[in-house]
Amino acid sequence: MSRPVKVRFAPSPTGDLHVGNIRTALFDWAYARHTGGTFLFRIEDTDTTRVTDEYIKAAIDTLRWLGLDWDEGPEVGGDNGPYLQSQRLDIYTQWAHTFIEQKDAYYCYCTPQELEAVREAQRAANQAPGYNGHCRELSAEQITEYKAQERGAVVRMRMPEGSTTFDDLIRGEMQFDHRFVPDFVLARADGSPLYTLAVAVDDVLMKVTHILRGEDLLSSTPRQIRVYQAMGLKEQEYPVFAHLPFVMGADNAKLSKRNGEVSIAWYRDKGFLPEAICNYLALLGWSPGDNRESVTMRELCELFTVEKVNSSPARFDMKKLEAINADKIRALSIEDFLSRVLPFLIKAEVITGTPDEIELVKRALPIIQERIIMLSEVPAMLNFLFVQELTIESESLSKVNDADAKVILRRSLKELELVSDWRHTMIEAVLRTSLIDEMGLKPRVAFGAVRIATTGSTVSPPLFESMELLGKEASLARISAALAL
RNA sequence: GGCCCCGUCGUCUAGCGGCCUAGGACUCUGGCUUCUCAAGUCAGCUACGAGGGUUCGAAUCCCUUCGGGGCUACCA
Repeated sequence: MSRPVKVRFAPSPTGDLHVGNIRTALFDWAYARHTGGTFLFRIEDTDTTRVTDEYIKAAIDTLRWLGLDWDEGPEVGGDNGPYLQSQRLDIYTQWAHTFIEQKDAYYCYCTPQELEAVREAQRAANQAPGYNGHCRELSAEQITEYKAQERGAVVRMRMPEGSTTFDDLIRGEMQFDHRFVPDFVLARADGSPLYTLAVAVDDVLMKVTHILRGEDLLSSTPRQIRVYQAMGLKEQEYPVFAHLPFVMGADNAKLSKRNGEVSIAWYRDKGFLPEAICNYLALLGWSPGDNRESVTMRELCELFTVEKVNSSPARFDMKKLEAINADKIRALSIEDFLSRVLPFLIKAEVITGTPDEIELVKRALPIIQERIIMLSEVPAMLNFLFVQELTIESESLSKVNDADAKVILRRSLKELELVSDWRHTMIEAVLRTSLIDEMGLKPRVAFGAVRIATTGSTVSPPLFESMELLGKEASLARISAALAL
């Protein structure tokens, strides 16, 4: 097996790419990069009723955003294109014909109703459900009769007796008895190809060597191998399979809207960093082996091997994703942090994006960097720096307009007016001396009142730094305003 | 129902016959620190699904059982 590695990620974009898809894409990508092979991206849009252009576009965007760059595929091209199956229909049709000619496949005239009736009977008789081979050996007369009845004909693959054995990189040797792999449909009555045909043909034609995909496809593997055989491949030319375990939702089964969001777009909007998502997902079903939890994309490429992928399913844990995201945010340089956070501030209309605003945001970032889990929290946290009229949150109102608070604020105002060098160290020194040392107040109480007056909330970034950023004029004005309540 | 996959703390995992009185991370609980919130730091809770074997010795190997999941389409 010295052929160069080529791994493919081939989603069927029937919606936004979700967590499970991305975990697969990440492993595909990491394996390709680890081996120095090729990463191929293909769109499986043979189900025209469910796949839309929008979803295809979204899939491409998502992969790009995550940094999972592909060597062959949509937009980048390659020698084995096109990479949208909807543009390869002729190829599949040709192969379907070839299979018919070779007698590997045959036309099946059974109607959906008839097939359903058969399945029903099988269920009732407690038999393995599946096509009964009705049209396997039709006589010329029968065919003419069916045609006369204007029945449609699907192309069905003939499964020979025996079994299919292959070596799954994650699960070991797999064997499927053909008694439980019925003849399957390759092309619809209208001639359009089905997944079973298109995947196999494309993997062969695109020279894919390794197929890492969800374990839901495990039992369809014998069918794919059957197509390889019909295409004339030798066993050593088959791609190698590795079926990845599922990513499941918090409680029960598969990940769904109910237990944690599935759409990667949602995580992006929430302000999860792509590298955090990848880091977290990498740990779902795979482990670097040592105790490290923080993995960069580069390290992932270096360390990732399929053999180390677990065979058991993993539950998606939002809390851990959040913890990793918070870590990654803390590790960001201020410049990087700034560029990532600006879109959130502008979208939330906290700022419009003027150079002055950006400069102030940049100065404020260090004091909020370790206080957020997601970028989407930033607008609410920095809003107080940019509003003209500060509104004090209702729950905190009572704490600034009572008599004790007034005393604190009056004193603070008086002392702060004298501060000429408006830096947080000076502000703190002045306030500490007057409120804590001289008035004997508890820091919590004294600074609490000032905090509410200047930031509008009992929870804020560090007080003195916040006041420095706000500026002397605005700070004093806000204290005065609170006094007037 | 049939076929197939899977089973270590609440969660993700390390473990691949003795190094395991089972390690790490997240979560949770309590303490310290502290201008709020965080961060940091210390401590604690909690696991080999069950039952049989094999072996001097089993989380690690085998069998059974129970539990979870997938497939069973003219979806992918």
